[in-house]
Amino acid sequence: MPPQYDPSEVEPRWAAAWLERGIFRADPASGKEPYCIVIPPPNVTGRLHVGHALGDTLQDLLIRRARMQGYEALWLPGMDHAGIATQVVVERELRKEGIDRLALGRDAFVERVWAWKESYGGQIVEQIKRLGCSCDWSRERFTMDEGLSRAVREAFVRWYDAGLIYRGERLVNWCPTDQTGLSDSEVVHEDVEGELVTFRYELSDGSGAIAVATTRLETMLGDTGIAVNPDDERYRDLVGRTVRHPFDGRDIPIVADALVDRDFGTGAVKVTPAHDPNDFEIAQRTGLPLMNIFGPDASINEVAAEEFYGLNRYDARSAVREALARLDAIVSEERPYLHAVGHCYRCHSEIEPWISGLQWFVAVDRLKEPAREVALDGRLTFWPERWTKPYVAWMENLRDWNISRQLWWGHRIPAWYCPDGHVTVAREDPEACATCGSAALEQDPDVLDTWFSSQLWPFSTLGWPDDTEDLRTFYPNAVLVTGYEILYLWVARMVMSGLSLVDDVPFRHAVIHGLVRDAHGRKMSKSLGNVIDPMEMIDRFGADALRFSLARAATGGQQDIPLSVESIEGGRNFANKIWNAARLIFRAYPGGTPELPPRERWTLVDRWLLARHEALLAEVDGALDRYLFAESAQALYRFLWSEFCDWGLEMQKGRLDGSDERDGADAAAVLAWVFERTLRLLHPMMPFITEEIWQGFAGGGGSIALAVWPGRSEAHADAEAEASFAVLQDVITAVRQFRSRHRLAPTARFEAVAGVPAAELEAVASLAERVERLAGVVPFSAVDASSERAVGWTAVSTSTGWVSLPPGLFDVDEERTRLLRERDEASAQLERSRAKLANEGFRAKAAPEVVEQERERVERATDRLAELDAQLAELG
RNA sequence: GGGCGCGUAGCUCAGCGGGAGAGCGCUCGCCUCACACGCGAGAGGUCGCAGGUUCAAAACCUGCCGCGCCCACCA
Repeated sequence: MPPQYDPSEVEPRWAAAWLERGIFRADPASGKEPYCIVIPPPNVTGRLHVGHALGDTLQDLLIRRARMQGYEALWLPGMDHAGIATQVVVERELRKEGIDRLALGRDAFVERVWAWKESYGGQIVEQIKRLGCSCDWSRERFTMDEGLSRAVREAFVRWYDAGLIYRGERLVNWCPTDQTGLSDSEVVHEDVEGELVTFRYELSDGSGAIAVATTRLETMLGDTGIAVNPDDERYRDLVGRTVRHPFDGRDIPIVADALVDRDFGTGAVKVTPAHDPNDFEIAQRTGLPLMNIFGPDASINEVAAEEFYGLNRYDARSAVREALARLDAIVSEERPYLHAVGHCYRCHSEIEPWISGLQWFVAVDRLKEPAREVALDGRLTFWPERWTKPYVAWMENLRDWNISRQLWWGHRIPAWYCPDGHVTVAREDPEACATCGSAALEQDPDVLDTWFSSQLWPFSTLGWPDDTEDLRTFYPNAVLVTGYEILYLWVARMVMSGLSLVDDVPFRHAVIHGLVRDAHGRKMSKSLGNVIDPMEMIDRFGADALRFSLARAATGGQQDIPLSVESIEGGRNFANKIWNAARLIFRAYPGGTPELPPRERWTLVDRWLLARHEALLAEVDGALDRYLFAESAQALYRFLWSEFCDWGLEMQKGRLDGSDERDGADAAAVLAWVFERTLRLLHPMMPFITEEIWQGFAGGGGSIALAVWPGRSEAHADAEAEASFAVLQDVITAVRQFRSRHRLAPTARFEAVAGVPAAELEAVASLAERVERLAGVVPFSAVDASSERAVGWTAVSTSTGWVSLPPGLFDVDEERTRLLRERDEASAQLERSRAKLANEGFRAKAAPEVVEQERERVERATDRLAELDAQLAELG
């Protein structure tokens, strides 16, 4: 074993070996309790970014642990066809070849997308493997594959038959750049600096005017009404009359509607039913006509007044303002006026509320209530719990969901139309119209929103709608791990569809993690230059290092997760530390499955190691059961580095090198036993290095991935050993501090006598050789702390006694100054504790053990004060 | 307009009723026979501010101040 761990040699080897051996293949017939996670399918166009790396690390951690715990663990991988994203990528490719999508035609285009998918798509799969993820690749799925396409049709038809899917001409969120409708969740609202313009409409009969305010002046070209609040006295007389449109001379009516806020602006609002959701509603109630003045690219069409034809929305806005100014119709302009504007989640264009012909919708009324309930009655729980509330609130306010997209890449809507306008919705492509039998059918040109197929993911991947063994075994999934950014887009919809179509929650626990940000909490972006590429990090530091640093950063408390190259470097250092601990152990340990020596041969160090390891087990399990990844990482790090290596290995070394062969073998066996079990605990987080080292403990092959998760053993808890060990640590640390304080060379050797509690004398004496070595004191001896100290020597305190050192080693004045400072601290402590005990309320109301603790403090502080006085006297 | 989260060491964060912790950074000393990707020792914090509850508050309550995020049809 070389002194430096080389992940680039180890990791690819194991990644390949695991797959070759097929050890992550799940067997629904095993009879074991199932534990299933389906991966949030990355886009087929995607490459692994740190967000994936985080989510995949956490999932792998859970699935590997479950597998070791004896569950039939299935981590089902796959990819999403990602409608718009993929279509855009392929369109760009075509454009490079000078080919236009429309000229190519639909079928040829879709073929090209498939071809692209086969050759370039799915790079991310290889990257996920490189991360060490223990997915069952034999079950890999794609949202557009045959089975999932069948699931999509089944879901569509069932919901259609149940009246949960309908077609209607509604206002949709239209992206003029991507030229498709979007669901509400795909619209990102952002505050934009606009202006609020108030202008006048003249009454048709010339008897006056009414003023209205708007941030979207150009839409006045499509105004078909003015609305006022029915209770607004100011305008009561105007309701029913008309105003004249200044540009095309139309007369448009003034109507009353309760939606209008009397206190906003002038209390009168222009109504553009075809381009504003509120106005659309008002028009529905009051019978105002729709007037669509935009084309699909949001430029003014010929429906509007002639002088504005062809202008884009923004130019039209200025043009209308100028035209109104010329008519002297502008009352006021307020700017900048901050207001929220919807943007496309993909291309960031401003969304246009637009009537784009007939669109398909999911009626959510009957879906959302069950989905809300399961979060309240505990059938579905969120981790951390605080996500429950936003989820429930979102469900309550959910509105019908537009599922048709005007794209070519995706699941085509399974609806066909005959020349008479009958609609046939079917699982299989129909030969004839279901209503009139006409064979002249045309399929709806639109495709489904990709979230429509991904909402089925937790069960469609398991074989639904067939009643497969996988589905029966692995549904509901145990847990879903994903980022909060798709809580509504994806998580909420899976719950609705799972409950509706499979009659159960899709997963029992939803673990919601934050966004990975840079070291200072800023979003990673190309323009900031702070993007961390996980593949580069794997190349430089290893996948284990990346995984560990991600897990350690994934705290439950804060919303987002800061990541720095330095922290990944820290993960690498940790791996190296573990590697070297293994090197040391295997110098003394012959290999094979470790077995503890009989209890009567356990030394103090053995007992301490076993007790500390026992505590670690409880910590790791306690943390992981609550999805506190950072806490478990921290516990493992602290144990391995600060306890096992710093003290366990150092204290055990004497026995390993000692003359007693059997004792040496015992020491090695205990180290090996504890280390091997710790490797198992660490394996889900750092699979590669633990596997590589663990081979030394495996009697002939096998994989740590299939080893048993360590169980608790109360027999190893040992408070007595921990107390004795603490005395030793204190003695050694006291001498080290003394040495450092007085700048004594690390190589300088001097005598030392430790005063320890009588009960610990034997324990300390048994490890005198180690104290000599670790503290650099020769010879070292221990006496009862109440013993007289050698005249002329001086002492330093430990928490349970003292260490006495020969004269002439150090600067007396400096030591005195230090002692005086410590004396001040001790007496202040004594004062505080005494005051507390003097407080009647404290003695009466505080818990008895707390009072007792305070009494002990007084005792200790008193002793310490006496000890310090003695030491000061010794100094002279 | 509603909601959520966060202000603790120089930085990033744990702690969430009984005497403040970690990693990184910093200082000092060490190539000590597993590891310099390391070892040993340190410095550094009126726990955002103000009230309140309590014998006891970094933690619980209220109000401010400051940051971040989500939701929302005031044109």
